[in-house]
Amino acid sequence: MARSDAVRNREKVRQAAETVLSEQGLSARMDEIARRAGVGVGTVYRHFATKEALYQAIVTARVDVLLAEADQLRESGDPRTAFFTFFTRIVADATGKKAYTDALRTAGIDLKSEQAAQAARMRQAIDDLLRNAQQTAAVRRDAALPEILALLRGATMAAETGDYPAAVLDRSLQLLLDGLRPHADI
Amino acid sequence: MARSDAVRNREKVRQAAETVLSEQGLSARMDEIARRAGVGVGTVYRHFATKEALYQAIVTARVDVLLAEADQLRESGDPRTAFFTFFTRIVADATGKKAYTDALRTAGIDLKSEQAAQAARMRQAIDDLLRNAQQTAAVRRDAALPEILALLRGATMAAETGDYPAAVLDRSLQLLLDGLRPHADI
Amino acid sequence: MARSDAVRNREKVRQAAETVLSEQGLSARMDEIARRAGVGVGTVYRHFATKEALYQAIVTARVDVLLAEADQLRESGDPRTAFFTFFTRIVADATGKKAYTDALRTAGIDLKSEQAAQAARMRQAIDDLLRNAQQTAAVRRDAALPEILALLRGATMAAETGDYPAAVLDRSLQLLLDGLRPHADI
Amino acid sequence: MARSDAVRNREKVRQAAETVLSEQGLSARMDEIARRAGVGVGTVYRHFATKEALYQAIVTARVDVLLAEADQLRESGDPRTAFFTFFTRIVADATGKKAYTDALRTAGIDLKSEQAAQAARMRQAIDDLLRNAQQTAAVRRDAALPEILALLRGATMAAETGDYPAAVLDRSLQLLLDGLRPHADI
DNA sequence: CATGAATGAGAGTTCATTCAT
DNA sequence: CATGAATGAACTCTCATTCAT
Repeated sequence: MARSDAVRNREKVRQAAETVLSEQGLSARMDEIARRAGVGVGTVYRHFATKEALYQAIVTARVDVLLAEADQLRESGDPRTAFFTFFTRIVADATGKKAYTDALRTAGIDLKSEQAAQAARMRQAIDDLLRNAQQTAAVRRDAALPEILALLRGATMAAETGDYPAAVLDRSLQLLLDGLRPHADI
Repeated sequence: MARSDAVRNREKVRQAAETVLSEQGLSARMDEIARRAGVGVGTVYRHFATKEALYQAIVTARVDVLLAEADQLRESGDPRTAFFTFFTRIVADATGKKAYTDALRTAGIDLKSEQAAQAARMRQAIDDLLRNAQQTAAVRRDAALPEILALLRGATMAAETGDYPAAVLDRSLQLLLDGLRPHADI
Repeated sequence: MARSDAVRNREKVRQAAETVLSEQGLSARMDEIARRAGVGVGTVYRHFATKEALYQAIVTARVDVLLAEADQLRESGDPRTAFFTFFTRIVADATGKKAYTDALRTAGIDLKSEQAAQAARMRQAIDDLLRNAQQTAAVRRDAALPEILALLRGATMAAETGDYPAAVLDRSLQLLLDGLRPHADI
Repeated sequence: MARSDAVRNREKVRQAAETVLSEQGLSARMDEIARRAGVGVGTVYRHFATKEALYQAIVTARVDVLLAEADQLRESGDPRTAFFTFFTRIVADATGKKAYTDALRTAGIDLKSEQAAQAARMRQAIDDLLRNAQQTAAVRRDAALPEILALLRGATMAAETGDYPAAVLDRSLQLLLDGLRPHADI
């Protein structure tokens, strides 16, 4: 079988895994992923050594997309919009998708070494957007990266649960982001 | 009658389960819980019919403690302090404890019917504290209960991960709560 | 506690066990038997060393009753009535009672040595009734004890299943017994 | 594709299960069945979803064989031989095989719905043979299907016990069947 | 390189039996 | 002697991973 077939299979598996993990979380079975990809389990294992590796691959792919978006936003001009949009974008991306949180953990700690670089880039991207936003007074200057990451993680995890209607999630995120803007108490 | 022994063992099991679940989350094995409690698995099952029941018992006990604290806080006079302290208290209680989030879910949805009453009480307690705080202008009047619960859930989940140093969690919570206060943009 | 209490307890346990085993068969739990007897499991074990022993005690008691009936029937005069009534009596006694079959096995093989004597008496009782019935030409002379016991066992087991309405069991037993009478083909 | 292997293994499992269930009855352990088949437990479960399903598969297969024999016998000409041979055949098939009775229960009650059709066919087969035999005066006309089934069940259960030598079983069955023939009392 | 059957180490749960109270 | 809590081996079933075809 030609090389291109293998590449195609890898992609089929990745997509199936993304769907299944989104729906069922980490407890999804490998058989189910294979079934949805239309291949045998063996093929899944050919492309991804373990369930963990498959999962990491998905997260990596997702973070790559997010990183690209961060780049675009950073270059789009308005630092305020860039920061808030990215924050919102990440949360929206996770909404209702189980087992996706780790995309953010990736930006934090506990990652496999191969992904250290990507994690650093994510941290850097958020840091850049944050600093730009702070320099234009769009975000409180006393908010440092670590706490912003923690808030982002929490927002993402709440969104993942699937327990909250979109409107509620929106309002809660609005409150959160609004609170990050510089303000004077009334 | 070995009643006192039984009570003691039940408590040993409960504590062991609390510890183990805190450390390992819901995937913790019943054998491990029994081992830590210094009893046989059968004893664990004598006191708690299923793994789920054991878990629910722990969550229920914890939420009861929190509810008592909510009562005290509400009667302690200052609505501002009461609200922010309770929010902080819940998050602090969850910090580093895996599988604890569901205490909050309890206040949301998806609970077993026996715990419906407790869940309702939790919602009510938070609602009371929120309304009081809003009436004294300690919290934005446009923040409704559902979004507050979502924010609380997120903060709790982030705390549970164990991925963030206490200082970072503190600062992130500070930012979040500060943002809930009424304010004018600068 | 006085001796009489112990005796009373033993009897309570025996009766509870008889009921429970009749209803649920050998898979009945010891806890359930104790509960129905109104005692603790420990008490059940004080009187009967194992579940098997308890079961054997019940069977033994039942067979004793049946043996007494066999005596009465043998002395009641009519050999024909005696044989058919006893056969019917045994089957009726087992109807719908799970795990009772072994009363008959007792008359066959595989019994614990303590019950060998009782088993022998049962065989003897049936043999006596059979011979008497054969001597008065109430039963075919070519039917020997072993095959009669096998037929009795089968009839009893079918009755125990609880799968057949009383009327059906009656008719089947009627056919069986009728077939045991001396007859000429038509 | 290891299809042929799978088929072979399924058959190995089925045979091992048949053997083990014959020897030990329904209480046989799945581990033991796997061991005898020379496969892992997982393989047993791959082919048969539950212990119950495995058991049902065996019974179903056996009843299918019996049904085929019933067909042959019905078409073989002599109604008398057909009926008595089939009755004998069923009992012989069960002799010494624990947990086989349910093949007959299948013809009665309490069956899983998927086997309703097979059960009905078994009833029908026996009914056909019975009616044919009755029309040629080989069997008493007052013996209806339900009681015949009850007698068959009892004979089968007695045979299953393994408590009776073949000669005894033979004679008991001879007595039973002989009694089913039309006759005049002497 | 793909397949999916096979593996087997657990995981939760049950229950006859023991023994501290 | 009675109690019932404790025990832990057994049992069924699951699923990530391996490997023969």
